[in-house]
Amino acid sequence: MPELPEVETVLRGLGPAMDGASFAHVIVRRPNLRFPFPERFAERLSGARVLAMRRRAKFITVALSTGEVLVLHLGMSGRFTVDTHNISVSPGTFYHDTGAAHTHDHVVFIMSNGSTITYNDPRRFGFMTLLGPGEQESYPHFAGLGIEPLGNAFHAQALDRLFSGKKAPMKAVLLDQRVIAGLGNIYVCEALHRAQISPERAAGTISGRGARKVALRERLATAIRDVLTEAIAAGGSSLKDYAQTDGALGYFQHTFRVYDREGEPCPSPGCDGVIRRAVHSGRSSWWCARCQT
DNA sequence: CTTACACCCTGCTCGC
DNA sequence: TGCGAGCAGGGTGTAA
Repeated sequence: MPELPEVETVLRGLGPAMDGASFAHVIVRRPNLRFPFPERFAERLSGARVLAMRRRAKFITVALSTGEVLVLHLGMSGRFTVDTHNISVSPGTFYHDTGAAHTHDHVVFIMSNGSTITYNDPRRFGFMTLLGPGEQESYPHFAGLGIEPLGNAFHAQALDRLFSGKKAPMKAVLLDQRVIAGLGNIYVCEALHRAQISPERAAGTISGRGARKVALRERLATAIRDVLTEAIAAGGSSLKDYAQTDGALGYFQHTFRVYDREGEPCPSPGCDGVIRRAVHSGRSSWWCARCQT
């Protein structure tokens, strides 16, 4: 799930249930996810009203009436399930009465509007925390974040500066959250294929002057923006499904051109290459060595 | 400054 | 049918 488009989709899915509502009851079923929950996590949330919800890279931030900010990260396997069908059920009893708890349901938010929001995370690489006023700037997870790939400042010229002098391969640089914040393994593979750039190519080689380099940067910037935008659009269309009890996502994988497609023919028009797989920076890459150079 | 790798944790798939 | 190996969309910390 959780690369930028999935986080954006989750944010939009949570909005109707959370935004403007208060936390009526918070159930925390274990002391930690990836990191320990902050002190008195449930108590500090209880009664707080949600003023605004935003995405930053792969984080969701929830501004609260208490002045604190709830920070959510889904890690590898985190997911939220929203149930809005229980408005008449009194908070606090619903969850236990249904007996619907799944094995890795670690946190449950019961909102004042009757929505029940359940966080499930088998691998527990996700985390939640609360930041006080002014703590966002110094929060270590936010401090080093790179440029937002869907922001106005993201364009070919920005890539010129970001890649300048970098000897590391494109794959590693694009995955580095300190350079561009929000890309993950899937969309890096997909964007590189669309831009016909090899994941093994040194990032610095598309920086600098020259019509060819400028064209490559523009292709890559466009590819990144397009693949994220299309994925969000596809996720948005599945929001109705997402909001239902079994929040199975899985909308965009049918449109992957290379991800997890080892051995299949390259989908680029006119290319007769075959998708291959190799491990780069500890993560699998899929690409066409014929048209991606 | 790199880059590589182990690690966090559980579940699923695949080959034997 | 069972069982171990390998792999998974995240990020961090360490060592070289």
